[in-house]
Amino acid sequence: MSTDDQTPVHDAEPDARHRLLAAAQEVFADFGYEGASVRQICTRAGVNIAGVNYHFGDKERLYIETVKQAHGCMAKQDIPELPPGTPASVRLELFLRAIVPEMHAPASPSALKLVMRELVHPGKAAGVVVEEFIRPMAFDLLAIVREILPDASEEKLLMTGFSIISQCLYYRQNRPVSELIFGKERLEAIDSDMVSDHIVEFVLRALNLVPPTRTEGA
Amino acid sequence: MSTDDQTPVHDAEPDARHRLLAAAQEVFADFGYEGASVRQICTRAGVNIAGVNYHFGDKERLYIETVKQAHGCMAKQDIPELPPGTPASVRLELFLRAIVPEMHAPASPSALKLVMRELVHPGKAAGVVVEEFIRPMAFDLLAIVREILPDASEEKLLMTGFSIISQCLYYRQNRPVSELIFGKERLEAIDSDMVSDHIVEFVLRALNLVPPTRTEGA
DNA sequence: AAGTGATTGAAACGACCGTTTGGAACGAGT
DNA sequence: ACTCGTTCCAAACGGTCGTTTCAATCACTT
Repeated sequence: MSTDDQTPVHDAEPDARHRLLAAAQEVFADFGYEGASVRQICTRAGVNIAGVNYHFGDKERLYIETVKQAHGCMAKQDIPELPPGTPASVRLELFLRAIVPEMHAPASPSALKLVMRELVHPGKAAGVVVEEFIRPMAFDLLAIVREILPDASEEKLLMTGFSIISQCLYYRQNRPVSELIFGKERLEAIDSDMVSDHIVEFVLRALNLVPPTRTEGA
Repeated sequence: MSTDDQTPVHDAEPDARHRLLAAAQEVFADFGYEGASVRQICTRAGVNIAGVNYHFGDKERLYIETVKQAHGCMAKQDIPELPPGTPASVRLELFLRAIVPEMHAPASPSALKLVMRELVHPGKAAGVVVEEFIRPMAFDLLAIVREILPDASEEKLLMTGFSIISQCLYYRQNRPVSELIFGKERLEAIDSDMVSDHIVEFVLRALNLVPPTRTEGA
């Protein structure tokens, strides 16, 4: 831990600890905590079984560290700074255009898959992820909505936020069943930009905000 | 994690097979296929371990039968028949007012939980559920949307359907994380009717259909 | 009462699970 | 040379898993 600086790393053979985390991220994302076995993770990482005990203690702490690393590497992309007078509708659009592509075509699919799994069925690692990653984003969105609907009740604000964020989450959480219903090729015809444009338009219209003169027919 | 509460199903005393299905529905819904053990299911059902082999063959076929029964008992509630000339906006509102309460306060929570689990991470039983239950509902919704947006492209129709159904699914799929973010009591202040009203208004406005309720400009 | 097929019971099976052990290999400091 | 701390490995540990066995029991016909 003390001399972790600037030592040239061999790209082909990273630290066994990092290989374990990378393998665990994929296996936990694909099979869940119960469905994944430490032998499977160690085999994929090319590490002996005892390595998980040595580096992490046990399976549960390996899982927690894996989720933390996944959510940490995902929180990198953020919404750019905005001048203080920016209207709420613009901030909402930028919020959506930052979130939707990350949901539709994430930089690290297994990381997002793992974090989503943990959030839908919260376990020991959910608290940290919510505290550091989800809750700030949720209150950012609520602040924007509150500015758009200044007279709305607390419940109305929450439901409006849910209506907005749910459309973004859908493409991550329900892609498998969507492919089962409509087929893979019809889903792949929908790319990230189309989804962003659609959700921005859908949400801004629902909030009685004029979309940025992009409507073709009317 | 000691979750070995061995409370038998205190209904009357139905068939051992039905007790197994009922217990399996709860256990599979709570812990997933991998996390559930046949011993846990048999203990809760008050049935000997060998019963699952005798009545179903193995764990996997018990799981499939459980999912089938869960989705079958859920498909009961349906959208009422409508006269052929009913406008699409009315059919959309009725669709939403049928779906949303079942998501928000389902008749059998464990059945819905189990089916949702299987749909988010499709396994051997997902195909049947999609074929018999989800796909017809999806095409019903798409038909309504196509009538509202007759000139929209195939992709636009799909995305619009996703925007609508995602708001309904949110309250089932993301309730745990919502409670982690905002607290249980703030979520419980939102009842099923409020959610239905909100989603109907949000969706109809997004589709440029005037909602039947007045806006809060009072 | 005897027989018969369906159902249940207690116990055990082999396989895999997460975890642990004791020591081998390696490098750095004295 | 030696020690010492770190990292890795092969093997095995106890436990739980899903599954199976086989005898006991029940319901019902003859």
